[in-house]
Amino acid sequence: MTAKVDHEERRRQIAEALLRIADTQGLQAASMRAVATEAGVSLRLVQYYFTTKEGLLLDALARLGTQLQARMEQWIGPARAPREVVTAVLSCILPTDAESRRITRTYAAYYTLVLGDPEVLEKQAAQPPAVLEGFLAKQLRAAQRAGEIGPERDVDTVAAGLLAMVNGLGSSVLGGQRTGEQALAVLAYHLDELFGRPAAG
Amino acid sequence: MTAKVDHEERRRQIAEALLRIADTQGLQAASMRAVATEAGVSLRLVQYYFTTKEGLLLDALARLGTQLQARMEQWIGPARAPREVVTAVLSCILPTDAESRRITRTYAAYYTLVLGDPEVLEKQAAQPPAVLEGFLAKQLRAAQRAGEIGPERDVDTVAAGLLAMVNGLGSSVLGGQRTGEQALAVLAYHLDELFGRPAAG
DNA sequence: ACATGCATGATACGGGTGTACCAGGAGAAC
DNA sequence: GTTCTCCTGGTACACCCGTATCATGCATGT
Repeated sequence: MTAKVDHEERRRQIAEALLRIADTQGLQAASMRAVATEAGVSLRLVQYYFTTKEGLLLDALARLGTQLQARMEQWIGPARAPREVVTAVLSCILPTDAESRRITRTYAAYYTLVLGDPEVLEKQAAQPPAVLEGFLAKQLRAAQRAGEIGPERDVDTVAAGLLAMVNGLGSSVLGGQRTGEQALAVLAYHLDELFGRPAAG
Repeated sequence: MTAKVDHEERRRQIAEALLRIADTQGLQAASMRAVATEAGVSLRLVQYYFTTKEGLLLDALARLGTQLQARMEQWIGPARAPREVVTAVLSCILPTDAESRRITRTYAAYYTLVLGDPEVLEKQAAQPPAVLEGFLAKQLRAAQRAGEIGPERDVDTVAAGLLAMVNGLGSSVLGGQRTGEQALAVLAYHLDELFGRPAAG
């Protein structure tokens, strides 16, 4: 009937312009007009497809989450052994390459925004860490059953600690105190400590 | 000669108003006018004591750093044993009580700001983590010499990992995914893992 | 007593913000 | 061919921002 243009495609185009600005200049620079210019459309169009700015912000955040999830699945790839999966998941969060730097920076830009608004974005943003932590714990438990991890370890606490550490490492990389490779090395060290150091050296 | 009023005291009063707003509503809400109102002075006075907004931002950030350092020294207190010192330093960063929540939230508010400006604030803000990490590593090395930590551990990497983990745990507490007590428990678990579990318990 | 200079108040200016409004073009339905 | 709905452009409004300007106390040095 209608649909002279592809709505979803337009929304994607605009939302990704927002994410691009949030990445390079921070969210506070992502005004409606700036997004419109970046996307190559008129201000009116941004208003049309996302009535309000909050709507645009939320939609873009959801897309960012999807991108991160896609990246994680790609990094896991055909890895089956729990240690490989855990390593892949944690490594792909660290800002080591261009895409992960982009994703991490953009998430960081959203972070302070969420702290300001108490609960508006909370449902949308607070879930991923929790499910990710559960996923990690599940993998660690499997490794523990397989004897790769000592039975005395509390895998839930370990999972929480690892995820928090990777999060903190990412912040330090973004802050310029460390390179991505150094952060990766810190992570690898602690994984070795947990799973046992690989024989080959 | 001059000094009808105490300049430093006025500056402190205004800067702390800024920090209060940054804590409760985020830095983006800390306009010159809002700070003036919060401090109970006129907009002109804020301009007078801090010519530019950037000056105010930097001064307040420096004061925040001083506050954190004072808190750390207080938490360390008479503790002498390296394990006690390390535990105190790391615990007092976590947002567990009102003051640490305030400090952590405010630092988080500054964080995204620093990401936007590439190097303006970098000298002012990027130092504390590095020196803190060095201090932790020194304490860990002492513990290692005393036999409390296995000689195979790389204390520099461990220090980096611990600090990053505490940082990440703090973020998760601020994000509402965890309580301060839970974060503290995760930290305590990993310290036990490192130093060996205490006999009593 | 008077002039000097610090401290403060009120207000103006230019610009950027999110949102609202009005108008017009284009294709489908009848 | 007319009408109607979807889509798009231009622009205006009200507000808030950081900063600058003008004017005025008011205490002190001499």
